[in-house]
Amino acid sequence: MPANGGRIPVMADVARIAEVSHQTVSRVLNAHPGVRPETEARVRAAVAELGYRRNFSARALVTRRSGLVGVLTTAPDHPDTVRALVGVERALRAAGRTLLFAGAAPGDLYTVAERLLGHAPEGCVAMVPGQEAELAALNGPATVVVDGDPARTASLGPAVMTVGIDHRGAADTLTRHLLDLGHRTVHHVAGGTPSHAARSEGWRRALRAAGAPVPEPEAVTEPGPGGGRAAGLALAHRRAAGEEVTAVLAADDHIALGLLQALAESGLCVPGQVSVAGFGERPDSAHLCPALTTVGADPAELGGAAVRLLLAGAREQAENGSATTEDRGLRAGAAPLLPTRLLVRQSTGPPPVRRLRQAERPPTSRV
Amino acid sequence: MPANGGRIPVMADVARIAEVSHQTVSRVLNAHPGVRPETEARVRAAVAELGYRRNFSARALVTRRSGLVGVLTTAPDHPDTVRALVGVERALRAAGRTLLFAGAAPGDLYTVAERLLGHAPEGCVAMVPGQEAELAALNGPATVVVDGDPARTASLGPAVMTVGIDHRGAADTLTRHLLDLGHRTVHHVAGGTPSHAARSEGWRRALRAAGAPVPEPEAVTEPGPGGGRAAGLALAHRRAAGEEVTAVLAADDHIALGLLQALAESGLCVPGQVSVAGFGERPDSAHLCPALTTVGADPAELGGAAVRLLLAGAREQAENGSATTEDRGLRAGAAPLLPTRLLVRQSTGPPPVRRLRQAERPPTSRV
DNA sequence: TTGTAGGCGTTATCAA
DNA sequence: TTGATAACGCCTACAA
Repeated sequence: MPANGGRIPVMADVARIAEVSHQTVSRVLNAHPGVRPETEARVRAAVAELGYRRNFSARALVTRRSGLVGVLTTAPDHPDTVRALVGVERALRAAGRTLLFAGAAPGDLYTVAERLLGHAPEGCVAMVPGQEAELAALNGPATVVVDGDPARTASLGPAVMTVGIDHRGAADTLTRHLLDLGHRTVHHVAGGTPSHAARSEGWRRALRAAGAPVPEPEAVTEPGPGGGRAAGLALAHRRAAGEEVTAVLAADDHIALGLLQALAESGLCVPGQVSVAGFGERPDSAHLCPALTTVGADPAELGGAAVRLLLAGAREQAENGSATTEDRGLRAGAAPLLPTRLLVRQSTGPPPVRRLRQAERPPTSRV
Repeated sequence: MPANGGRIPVMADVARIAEVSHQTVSRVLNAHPGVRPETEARVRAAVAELGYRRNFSARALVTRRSGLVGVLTTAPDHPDTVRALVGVERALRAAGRTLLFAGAAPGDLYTVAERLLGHAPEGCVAMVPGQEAELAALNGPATVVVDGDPARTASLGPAVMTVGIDHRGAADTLTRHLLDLGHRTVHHVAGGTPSHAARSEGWRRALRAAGAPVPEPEAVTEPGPGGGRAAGLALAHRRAAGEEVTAVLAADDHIALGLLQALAESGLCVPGQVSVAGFGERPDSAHLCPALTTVGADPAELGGAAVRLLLAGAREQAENGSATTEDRGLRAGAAPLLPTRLLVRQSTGPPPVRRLRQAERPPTSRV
């Protein structure tokens, strides 16, 4: 046991043992050129002997780079947030950065953000649905909003960027798919988040474009399967009351799960009597019975894209020299939309043969 | 815009504007007593004007407390890990600490851990199934293993502690529950993790204690529902071949999901013909059709418990004065086992009426 | 009640 | 090829 007094070893301890100056230790550890191999070997031996580890705080103080990237969210429990976080972590690991994770209640965003920013992250990834505008006031480093509304984040200045999913287009695609199967219209269970709203918009747009009637959507009162179940029971009621409910588009897969449950409880067969579709953020929707038809993109990929955007900004900054803009850490680049995938599975199919008693519309043949 | 040259403001800038020394600024920010209210007001105004934020790196350098707690995991994608992480984050937020999150491939544990430890976390939470022993060699701060094997972590020294779940007891409870329903025995789909192994052990123990036959377990080849489905198909085969399969205990809810799928595909009714039970780490097992009977504890609670253990150690350390042990940051306290809950739902029920042709065992009445 | 001096552990700069 | 010295931004101790 080396006699350095039980303290955590510092560079000077290594230097003493290797019989060099602490400066040479620094050179070795940072792979600076011009250190005699023999000297380097002595230093490395001393490092190993002491179990020495550089102190990033001290290093950050002088280099002005913390090696940290912050993730800030007001929805730390949300499954999508968590999955995006996993993607962020993976990308950061590959880039040799470390992730700082801070969750906040919507009202505490400022306080929590201040705490996060105190650690001087070089960039941030934000998942703060509906509070994107507050990011600009934070005076933090370059920030990428995951799944924010590009139109709204654009006005927040060059330090705030967005990676997003084309929810509207995805909902449009899926709704059209159901119409193409022969459904006269598609019902909808709407959710409470901004992305959900965009999906609802796509659904409405597709119906209008096809000239299909736009049924009153059911709104969930609670996120997750519970809300979906309640909405599903309501839809079953409407169906029992004579409304032609043959296809339902849920705002997300969690809602769809509750929907499936409610329909089963109501004795309705999926997809025999009612088709159900969701939004693909649930990894195991393929394993539900029936397997869920879904459209969407993996939030983890979104998270990865956010990090790449941040790091691309960093690289550019390193090339140009950072003098051009304020010294705010990484700078973000362009804002792509992640492509979505349509996964048609057993929960959707053609509508049941027409024996519906609604006479308003003659049973014209559909494509 | 204050003329401090576009730099990020530092304490000296605040001091200049407030016309005090930087020391007084520090006093205000740390709520030290003995600052005239008027002076404090001037300082706060200057802080606000400049948007000044303390630099935690510099602070950590002198106080030797980073305000960080690290989470280190070799299973960053695992749903349980992620849910525990959420619990850790919540507890840390309440404690005013910030979370550092690092994932690693099992082979990269050392490298990633070094990176994490370089940021000088005051404590760590580890989710490194099967690699707990490597933690001791890391020479890090006090570390709490989430869901580790207490017997094995005990030998890792006082710096490594465990918060766990009594998997064995939980499996025992659930197996006994199925036997009590009248099942002659309970089949089992085993998983690949250490916790899964403990569950398998509890299952076996309960069967032996009841004098029930112990059928060959099915082992999953892949984690998640996919593996469960394959195992389920295999069990359906065994049943078709004449084996009395009336109840199945899955190593976790994800496996159970695949199991339900496979049984449905095989035309077997749950719970009419086969009862299925899982381990309750899946938040929405209540919303499956049929709703899944489950036993377990919320990983998020485990994560919270880990943090409390860490912080309790810190408090104790603060009271005793930290001179007693090596200066390794927080110290961990005792190691509790989280209680589990048995949630009986529709996926389990009594076995079908005996019309099975196996004659070896006379149909004795069971409790 | 406030200010000055010194040091935390590292990297950058310049001199040898 | 190596070493001395000066920051980096902050806090503690002591002096005024």
